[in-house]
Amino acid sequence: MAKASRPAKWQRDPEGMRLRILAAAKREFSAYGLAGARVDRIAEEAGANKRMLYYHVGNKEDLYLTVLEGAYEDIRAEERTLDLEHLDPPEAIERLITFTWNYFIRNPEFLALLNTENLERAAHLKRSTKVKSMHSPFVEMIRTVVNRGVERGDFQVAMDPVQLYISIAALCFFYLSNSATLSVIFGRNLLSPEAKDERLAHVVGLVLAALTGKPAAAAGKKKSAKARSLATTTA
Amino acid sequence: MAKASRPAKWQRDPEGMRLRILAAAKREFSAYGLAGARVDRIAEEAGANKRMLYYHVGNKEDLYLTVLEGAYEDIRAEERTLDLEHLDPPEAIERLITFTWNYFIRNPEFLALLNTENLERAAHLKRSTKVKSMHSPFVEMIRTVVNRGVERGDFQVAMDPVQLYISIAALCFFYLSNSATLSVIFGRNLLSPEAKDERLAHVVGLVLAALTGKPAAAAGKKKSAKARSLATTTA
DNA sequence: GTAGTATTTATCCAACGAGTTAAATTCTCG
DNA sequence: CGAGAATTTAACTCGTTGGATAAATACTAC
Repeated sequence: MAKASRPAKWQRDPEGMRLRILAAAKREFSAYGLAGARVDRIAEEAGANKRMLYYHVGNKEDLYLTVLEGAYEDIRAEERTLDLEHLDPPEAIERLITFTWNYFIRNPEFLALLNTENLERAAHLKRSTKVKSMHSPFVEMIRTVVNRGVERGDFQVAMDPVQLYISIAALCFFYLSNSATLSVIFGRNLLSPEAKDERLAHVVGLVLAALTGKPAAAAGKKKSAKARSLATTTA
Repeated sequence: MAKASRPAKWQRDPEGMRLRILAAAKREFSAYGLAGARVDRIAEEAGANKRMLYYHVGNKEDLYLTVLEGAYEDIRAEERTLDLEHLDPPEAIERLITFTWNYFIRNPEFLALLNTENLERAAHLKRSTKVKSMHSPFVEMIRTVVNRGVERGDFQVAMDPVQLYISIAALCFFYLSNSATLSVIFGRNLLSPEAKDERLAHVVGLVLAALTGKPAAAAGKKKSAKARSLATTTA
């Protein structure tokens, strides 16, 4: 691939180089974990020399932490574009779930990175001042949405926003992150488009039913192609 | 601490040796993942020579798969001791959730192993005929419980048992498996006894509210010491 | 252009880590 | 007891891997 033009042996591009290194590192770390990742492979994937990693980013651990911080930055950035305050509480929750679901689908590396970091007992994250200062806007969003929902009579109870946030993430994350083993256990492909649609509908139904007390679509009625076509638009 | 008696240099114990090796391997793989695990460390932890691993189990991958299969065997065995059919549907669901939650708390290695295997895209699990034949009894249990709940009017809708099973696992698994990173993000210890009690109450409340349509304890009222004291008893 | 700096390449290496070899020790059974 | 099998030990192999060194090449300012 590389740049086709110019007879010159190569061209300088510090910024591009750095970005390609981080992109390659992200792929590598999410595919193999921290211990399984290979510095040489990252260099090759980035179309760079191994020395460049150390020059532009640092050693393997620096590389890893930078990737991890970037992943959190990315999701936080997208989260901020979602303003749920304007919507009816039930719709806001549905939108939140759909966003979370689709974000995880669009960013499987994020799931893998989180799993890897949890295997490390968040040792690196704890040292990152950067990540600790990036608060998710969702907790406060959820708090106001839930409170409004209770006031308006949409919701039965004022669920703790942190618990709700974790639960929504859990219902999406676990299914997608563990789809490989679950697919073996249940003997069916949980990542087929139909299976994914069914899962999203189930999650939305489950959470909304718990909040509103009304059956909603908890049984898992097919939302068919609608949710899928929205996948790219959300965010 | 090894055997204190006998001046003899050592003593033979093939069965014990194999078990110690597998126990050490389980700790090692769940602590470091497949790539991060060190064969030498497993040997040392098992109070054995490295050669013994190859003699009694096989190479690193064999070791890993054996551990993984054992982990599935263990949980399936405990699952079978739980008969939910005799209970009222809502109680059966609560019991199922409490069991799942406590099993994950008592077996953090299981969570780590599953994460590791999913990072491997279930490559090893797919090759295991043993695991594929170990069906969880829960899916059928849930199906009958849910159906009975609907007939009796306890539940609003006949939720798909597989989705419900996955959701219950998700709500417990994600919280515990990701507690390290989540604790950093939220700036509080999610593994404190109070936090754990609160979480279990939330999960029970959420699922039962969705099924029954009644508020239950969805808001997360403290079950205090009761659930905790039951932790060892369950299963 | 040229001196100085930033960026990139080409090698090297010491440590590590999975797996092997061969010998030693203990057990079993006639 | 003694031969043969099972189990355990110690030492070694050999490819891999993170990281380092030093030289080369491109860019910038003058």
